Amino acid sequence: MTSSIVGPDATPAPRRPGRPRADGASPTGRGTESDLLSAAARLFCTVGYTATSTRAIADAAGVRQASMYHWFGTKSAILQRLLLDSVEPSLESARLLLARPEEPAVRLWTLARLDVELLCSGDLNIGALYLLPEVAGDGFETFRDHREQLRAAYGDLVSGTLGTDATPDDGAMVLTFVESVILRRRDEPALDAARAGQRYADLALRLLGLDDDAVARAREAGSILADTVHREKPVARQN
Amino acid sequence: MTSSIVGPDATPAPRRPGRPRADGASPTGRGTESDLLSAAARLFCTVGYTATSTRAIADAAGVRQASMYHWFGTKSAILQRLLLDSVEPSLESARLLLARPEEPAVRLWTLARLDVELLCSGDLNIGALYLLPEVAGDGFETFRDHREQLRAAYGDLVSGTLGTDATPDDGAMVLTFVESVILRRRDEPALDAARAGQRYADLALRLLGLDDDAVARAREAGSILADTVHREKPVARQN
DNA sequence: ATTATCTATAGATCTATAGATAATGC
DNA sequence: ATTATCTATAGATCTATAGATAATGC
Repeated sequence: MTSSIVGPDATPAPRRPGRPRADGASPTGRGTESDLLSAAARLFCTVGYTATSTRAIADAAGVRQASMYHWFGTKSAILQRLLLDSVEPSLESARLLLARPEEPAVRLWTLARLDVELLCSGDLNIGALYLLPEVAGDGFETFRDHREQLRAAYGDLVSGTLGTDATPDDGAMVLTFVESVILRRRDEPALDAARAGQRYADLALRLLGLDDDAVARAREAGSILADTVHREKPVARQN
Repeated sequence: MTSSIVGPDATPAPRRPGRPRADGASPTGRGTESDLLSAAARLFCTVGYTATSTRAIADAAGVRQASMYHWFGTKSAILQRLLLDSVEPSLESARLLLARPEEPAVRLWTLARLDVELLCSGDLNIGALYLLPEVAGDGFETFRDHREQLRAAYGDLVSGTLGTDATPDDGAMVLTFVESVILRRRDEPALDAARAGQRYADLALRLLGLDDDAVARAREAGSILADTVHREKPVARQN
């Protein structure tokens, strides 16, 4: 059993019961905290943060408005949690890949593919949370810091790939390109995750000026590496 | 004089005076409607639409909250106006370019360059308005329709460039890439417009698989074409 | 006893409207 | 008379807190 290593949130501790919900128990059976996170994620992604009231979140989660505050101290705390849960898997992939011995181009291809797959997976365009203007404000410093670490990882791999030809902001350029799949998915909700992952990873290297042969070689080795990374990581939770 | 052709908004008709502002006349001298649009644009781009109150807009414009309603029927009407004013120049470039005789690759390069320059010009990241979740909702159908026309123009030029190799959503892919400069500019506010325009136009063609020679040729002819288009268009207003 | 929920509400907004007022134009 | 502003406010929110209540655990 590895669950004790993963942290207190990984296994939703068996909760003691309390007063029953007025509208009946959670249909999902995953508990109220999870119901609130799911409801908030869907609403924040579609109508936005400020435009989503705590009442709307609670209604969608099947509890009364005030019950939300048993689980989260503020509305902001919910978005903070969603943002961190969302960026964490990318950051973990990046850390694993930075420590690997493969060529930088191969690892960069792999990181781009894994990130795009994550951004395209699930029924929600969860990356849309990154685009909310409120995230630039107070309370989201930790998320912004983690995303900066992700940018730095892209920068390292780009530098390794291009050597002295790399400009200081090529890393940010590639990360922005990867994240542009969020915009793409907004217009095209049925985007296929695996397909998009391959395609964007290819295009990311092409953007950096690698020729088609070099891209093909990175794709070949990267496809294997992606599977390796998948196996080394604990499975991500779904909100 | 061409101003009568351009429409009622182009020359801000000399307005009759009314009761003076409590906090003194507009320091900009461009009139209250313009002051409101500028203030709203800045706030919507930074803190978001719902998070910006009508009071905040009015305060920033130097008038009382209720005075806003003399110029705009609703808060939504302000964002509608900003969105249309922002997409119109791109759409006009697209229409001009679709009617030109140059090679599709050259015209596509030019359209991408002009759009990126527009998105990078001015002191505001005005494209951030496109990313607001509220824009997907009611009241912004006209803007979404115009943006769809822009996407179709990209689609036409991409089809012309790639011929039968083009897939149906390559146009959307290129437009998304162009618009990703909005995300880039968010992290890097000092982005140089002319530089970014050239760079993104080059990269857009590279994304489509054109080799470096073909890109260089498109850039050469496109740079001239961009100047031609600039001369054929009336100068855009600044909010 | 502990927990998770509930009801009720305070206090602070927020959007939009009604109607008064202070300028200039005619 | 016309216009652009102002003051005042209605009515609808919205977030968060206080404190009651309905379950199970011990």
